[in-house]
Amino acid sequence: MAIQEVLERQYPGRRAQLKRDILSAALACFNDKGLEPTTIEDIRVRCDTSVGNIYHHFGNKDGLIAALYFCALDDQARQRTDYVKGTASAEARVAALVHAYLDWVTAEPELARFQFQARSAVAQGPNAAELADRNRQRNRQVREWLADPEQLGQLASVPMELLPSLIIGQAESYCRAWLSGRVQSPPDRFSEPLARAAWASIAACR
Amino acid sequence: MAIQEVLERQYPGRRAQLKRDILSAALACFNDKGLEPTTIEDIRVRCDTSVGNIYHHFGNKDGLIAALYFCALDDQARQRTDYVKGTASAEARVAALVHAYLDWVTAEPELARFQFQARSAVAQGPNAAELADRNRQRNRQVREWLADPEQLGQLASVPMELLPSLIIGQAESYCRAWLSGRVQSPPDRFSEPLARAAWASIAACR
Amino acid sequence: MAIQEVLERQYPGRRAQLKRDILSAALACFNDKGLEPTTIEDIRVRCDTSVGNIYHHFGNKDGLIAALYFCALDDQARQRTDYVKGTASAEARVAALVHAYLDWVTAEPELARFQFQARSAVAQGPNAAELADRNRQRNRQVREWLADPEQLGQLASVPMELLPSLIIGQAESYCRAWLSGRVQSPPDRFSEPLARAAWASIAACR
Amino acid sequence: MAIQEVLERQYPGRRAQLKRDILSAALACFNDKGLEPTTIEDIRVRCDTSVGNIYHHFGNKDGLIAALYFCALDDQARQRTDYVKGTASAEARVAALVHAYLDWVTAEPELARFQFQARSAVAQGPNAAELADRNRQRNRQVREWLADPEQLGQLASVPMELLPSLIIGQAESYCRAWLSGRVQSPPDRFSEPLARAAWASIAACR
DNA sequence: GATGAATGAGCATTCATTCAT
DNA sequence: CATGAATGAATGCTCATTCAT
Repeated sequence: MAIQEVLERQYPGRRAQLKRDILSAALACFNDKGLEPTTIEDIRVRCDTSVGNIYHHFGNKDGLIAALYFCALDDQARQRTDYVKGTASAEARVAALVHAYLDWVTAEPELARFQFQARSAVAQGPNAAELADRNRQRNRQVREWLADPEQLGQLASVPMELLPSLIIGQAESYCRAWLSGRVQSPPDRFSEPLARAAWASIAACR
Repeated sequence: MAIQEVLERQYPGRRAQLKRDILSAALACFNDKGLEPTTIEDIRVRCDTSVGNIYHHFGNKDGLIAALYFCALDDQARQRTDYVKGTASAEARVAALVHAYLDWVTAEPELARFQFQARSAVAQGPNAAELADRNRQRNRQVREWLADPEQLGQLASVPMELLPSLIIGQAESYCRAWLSGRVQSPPDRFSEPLARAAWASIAACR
Repeated sequence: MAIQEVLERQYPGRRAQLKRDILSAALACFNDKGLEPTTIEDIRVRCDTSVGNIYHHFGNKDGLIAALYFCALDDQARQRTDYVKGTASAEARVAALVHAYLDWVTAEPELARFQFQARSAVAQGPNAAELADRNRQRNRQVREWLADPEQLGQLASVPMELLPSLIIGQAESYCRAWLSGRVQSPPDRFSEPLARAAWASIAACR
Repeated sequence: MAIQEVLERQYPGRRAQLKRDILSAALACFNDKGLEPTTIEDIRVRCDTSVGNIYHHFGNKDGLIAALYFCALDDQARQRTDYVKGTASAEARVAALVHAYLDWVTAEPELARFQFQARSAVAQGPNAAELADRNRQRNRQVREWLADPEQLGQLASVPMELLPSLIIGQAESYCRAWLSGRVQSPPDRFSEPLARAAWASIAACR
């Protein structure tokens, strides 16, 4: 499974095998039953270890959720950076952002589904501060990417608050629909039209 | 408060006052603490009645959540229908859908916030069937509205699966950001650009 | 049992029967196994009710301990006040304090044993403030009783800090020994010599 | 700190440094949080060793508590014996007992505080037998010291059960008050009056 | 000897729901 | 109809102790 690879990137080495097993089991449970309804016992059964061990490695349930969430965030960021590299224009970068997003969700549907349902839990839980921090960093990074002097005119006319929603809103909406089974076609099938739509939306704002 | 009016439309009359009080208290609690963390006792304290009374009127916690959720759904549908009335072209209808959505969320932030967090709970709970039913009806309705023979060409080239996301994705994305405090400007402030972006997105798909 | 009477004085009426039953069972358990080792389940079994009911009536384990502790404190205070009434001299009052203490411990060994082991727990737990309050009141009361103008000379020469220990120290020491089985004779058997010793100690301090 | 010296007397040599560190850390934890609430992990953090090491040296938590308790007992006995040496009369010996007690508690408040709270735990735990044994020895010793033929008359009239409380009760009471912060003056400040009170109490018993 | 990952029984507490009054 | 005492299964979490490395 693709999750295994993500986890191995994040927690490499033989000694972290158990950590990866626990996270993998937790992800499956959270997606099956939801965050709150999943019990530590559910996870324990699925990865065949002891309750104490789970707590030994992740502190508590919130810690487990946060570890998984940041894991997804990191992997998504890695791929986004890859896609943006080598783009020259603002238009190409907007397209890269859309493509990166759609490809990642298509490749990691489990993590993506988890991310959607865990966002608010992490944002309110004890790891809220770290999440806010990472979000700030990501936003700064994205803003830098789009600050292209040549095409600044195009983007400058769009209100800063609105820009992220214009770029990623439709892609995210479709991904939600796909993950909840309301549509069948995998997100990356619509990469082209969604990237074009994003750029057209920006243009329409002028 | 705006919620009071929505509740009075849904549960009119003096005799339903207690019902409205309970729903109002429940909404506040759910938004404050989240769905699962809110206890019946929390709600009871907030509307100063007895546990038994809440169960008498709504059966159980899921019933309470469903009542509130369908209440939001109905009110949103009512406004959407109002906005679409009198529109002649597909473009005008797309704009009406976007405006209706943004205006409703701006007017009922509490209900909107609840709706976002309760969707998956209702979709999995004992009222899943009714929810699916209502969603089907809404989708059929929207499809009828957009089936304008004259402009069919424009829309026909857009994959059916993608259309809803193209129309409402960006608006929804911005509303989520507003409800979680990530942006300040109320959604209806961007009604114009978001409606234009939706139509431009459709055009870009051809 | 004597405890029943104490509890009926503190929680009178038929409707409080369950409350009394729970407290009575808790007292027995705490004395049998110690404070920490006693589980709510132990208590539940002993009074044949449900866990939830215990929490319904006392909030939590600390609440149960505090209720029992303050019950003992109140009963002891009541008897002390009775004994002091009608005494005319400081000497008679010192004797009354000693007699009251010894008679109470002899009559309520269970409560007394509990009191010794629960004191520090209550003093550190969430009811510390109320305990401090009650202790202040008791100290003020005792100081007033002993502020006899005629015999002030005798007591005035004793440092305030030392006085309580001089009066009650030996009696308390013997009661501890009795409650832990190190001696056999009931405390009230030594009321006379202990009262005389207390007064002699004060005299020896001049 | 004074505890270090006591521990070096009890566990001398360089090789026992770790043992002393563990005991020192344990004492601090037990006094900070109480016996039961203190975890092996708390102690481990404070002396920066491993869990396994603590178990290697003391067997288990009870062993740790017992080691600390007997350490206090031994040190107290040593000082008591010192003080009694060279006394000729029963009165002088009673005074020596009182002085020894007050001086030791004043010098070792940490150990004394621990001793008060650990007594019942040790008396009920797996080291109960050894504790009973040591208590018996101490009592026999004290009885021998006080069996002064010349002044036997004075003491003989006091019931054997009552004697220890008469001698040490007030001192102990004051020490408890000091250790729990209810009074400020260090116990040894009242050595003279408390020794006189003890002897006067005995005299008052005739 | 030293380490700390692993174990798992056990506990306080919560909370949706019922039902006698 | 309304009330709130009573129920008890279920859960997150702790912690003394063991043992492979």
